Amino acid sequence: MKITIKDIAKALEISTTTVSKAMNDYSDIGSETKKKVKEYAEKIGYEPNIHASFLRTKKTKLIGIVVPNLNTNFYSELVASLIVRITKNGYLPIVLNSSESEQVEGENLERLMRQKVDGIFISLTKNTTSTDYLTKVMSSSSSLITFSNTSKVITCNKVVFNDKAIIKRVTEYLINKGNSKIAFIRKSLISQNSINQFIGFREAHQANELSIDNQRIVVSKQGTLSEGYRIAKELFNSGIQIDGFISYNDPLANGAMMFYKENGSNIPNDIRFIGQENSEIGTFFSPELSSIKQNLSLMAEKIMHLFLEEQAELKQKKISSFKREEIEAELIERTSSI
Amino acid sequence: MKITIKDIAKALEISTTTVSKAMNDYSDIGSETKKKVKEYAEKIGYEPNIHASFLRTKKTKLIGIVVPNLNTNFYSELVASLIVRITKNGYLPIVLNSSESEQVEGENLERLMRQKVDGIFISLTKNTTSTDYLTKVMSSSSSLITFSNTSKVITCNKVVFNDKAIIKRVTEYLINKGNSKIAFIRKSLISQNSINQFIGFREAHQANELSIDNQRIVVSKQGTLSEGYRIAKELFNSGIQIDGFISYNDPLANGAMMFYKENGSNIPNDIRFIGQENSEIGTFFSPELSSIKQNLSLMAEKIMHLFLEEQAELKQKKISSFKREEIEAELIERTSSI
DNA sequence: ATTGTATACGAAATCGATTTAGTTTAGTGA
DNA sequence: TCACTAAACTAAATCGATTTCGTATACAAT
Repeated sequence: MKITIKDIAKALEISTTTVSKAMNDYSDIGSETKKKVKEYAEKIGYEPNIHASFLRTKKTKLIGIVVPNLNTNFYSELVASLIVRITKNGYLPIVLNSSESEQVEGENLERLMRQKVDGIFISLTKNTTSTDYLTKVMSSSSSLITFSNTSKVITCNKVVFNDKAIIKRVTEYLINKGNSKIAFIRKSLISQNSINQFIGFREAHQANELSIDNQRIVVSKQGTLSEGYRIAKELFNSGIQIDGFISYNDPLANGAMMFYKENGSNIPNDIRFIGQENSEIGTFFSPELSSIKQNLSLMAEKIMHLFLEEQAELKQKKISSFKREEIEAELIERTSSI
Repeated sequence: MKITIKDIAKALEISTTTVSKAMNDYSDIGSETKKKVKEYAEKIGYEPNIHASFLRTKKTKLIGIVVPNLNTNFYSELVASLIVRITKNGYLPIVLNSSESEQVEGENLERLMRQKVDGIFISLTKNTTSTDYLTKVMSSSSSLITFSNTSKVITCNKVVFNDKAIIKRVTEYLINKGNSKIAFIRKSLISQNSINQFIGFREAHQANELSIDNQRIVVSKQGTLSEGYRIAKELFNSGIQIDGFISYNDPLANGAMMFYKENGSNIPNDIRFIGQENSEIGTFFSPELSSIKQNLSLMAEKIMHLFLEEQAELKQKKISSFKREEIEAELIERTSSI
């Protein structure tokens, strides 16, 4: 049924050693032999058994992806983008979802290490505080790349968006338009991602000698349209005035915008809104929502590149240093903030 | 560094055979020995090497998931649901995305067979016509389960929604409200999923002695808000009147509804709208969108159950017959169709 | 003729488990 | 006492590759 190097060896009357070496382009095999072996292998449809190879090479050609919440546009698109790159390079992705639970995240990492994947690409949950599992991965045979939401504490490969810089820029953009009472809806108080964004928000205020009113800083777990609406309503009912609104995704901004519209606010003159993730829904409400657009495809590209680089260095037994790549996000300006 | 059965054997002064058998609960190992082995294995953190086991058992504990488009709420949620079940049962999911391309789908199946996954769960793209790859999987060692969008031609395990019945029911629901000019937006002309829905649509008309105007049947690839809007606009500009609207997802219905609202239609009195997938966005427009809700979690449950059942039967060398599970979808009635 | 050196290949060990086919020991029944 | 059986264990083969170490051949240099 299944074809092994033995079959090729027998047919070509050479040893299995030669077959294996020929397939792997060893220098001590004649070029004619290599050609013969490869052609015959192709002809009978030989595929090396990855699990058998693993025993000697310790390579599984498997990559684990761990995301905090697969069921979001942001992560499902990012994962889809990663999958393309992973398969194109001859690897296969094991995709795991942490459902924003630090515990599940830990279990996922354990599973991937047990499977001896060659690499683990992980974006942390917004609740993750401990880096125990990550350091465990670091001392395992899988190479680790953290992306999107990573940890300040751990030293490892990182690919992130320029969260601080883009939020600082966007905040100053609003300030320059005369807005000084800007609401900021963040994902969590713990995640590095969110912390960096908030630092950008703060720095923009400091640079313009404005103070931040903590009542306008809201943490939202759900990040849905209805939660955006609810948050706006609560701000309004508490008498907390705002003239700007920045949130960590689009539905929140759209939900909030909807409330203020219903309440007779003139958008963007009374309040300017800026979301993130640049999703289709944002463009469909009126006015259209300005949004920070992250280049997910580029992030996937960088992650894969970093991984392949490290694999190549490992092969040459070079000690590879850890890198931190920052990807520029940009503001897509629409009528909600003009 | 890594711990093998040899380490346990040496420490406990028994053979590796005994260790292996003890770990796998063979009947010819004394219960005391089993206890000793398992306790010691636990203590030193022994994990069997899956790749080594594979050589003899031919089991990888890997399951491939192939979906037509991961970057949709429907599939990302379904996949997330599958991942939970797969990991809970000691398997690991390799997730691949076909991006609605039949060719990529074929490549994905090849990859999974090469990896010798224990099972493949696949939902076909809307363009898939050939079943060559599927039959190849059938004769491979991976057990195949098709779900959501499957093929009529191939005989294998299937888990689907009651597409025909629910669309028939929903169409009759509109007909009973007096609507006779119902637009129907389908995903494709080829996919079984869409064909079944259309049959339901047709049967509802036949049962009520109504004819279908093909001008009101539209195929939409994108399935986005803007496409729904565009479709409605085209229908309107072509002078094709409608008093009902059923689409294969919610954004299409919402987009269309938005156009008709702008054009002064009274919803639901003039036109009734029904979407599918019951997404949050639907509830947020006014009037709120009625939608067909599929129980994705239940589908994931059934798929996994079917797989485990087949694995158990394979172990006992029973010949397993193919099953077809149908999951009830339900209409969530909201103000867009009252 | 002898030594040296590429070049091309292969025997056997190895990776870490499982499984087959025994072997040993103790206990049972005639 | 002897044959027989059941229980508990193990040596060795095996899965399908890779890798180490060694050998044979041809040819050049001394």
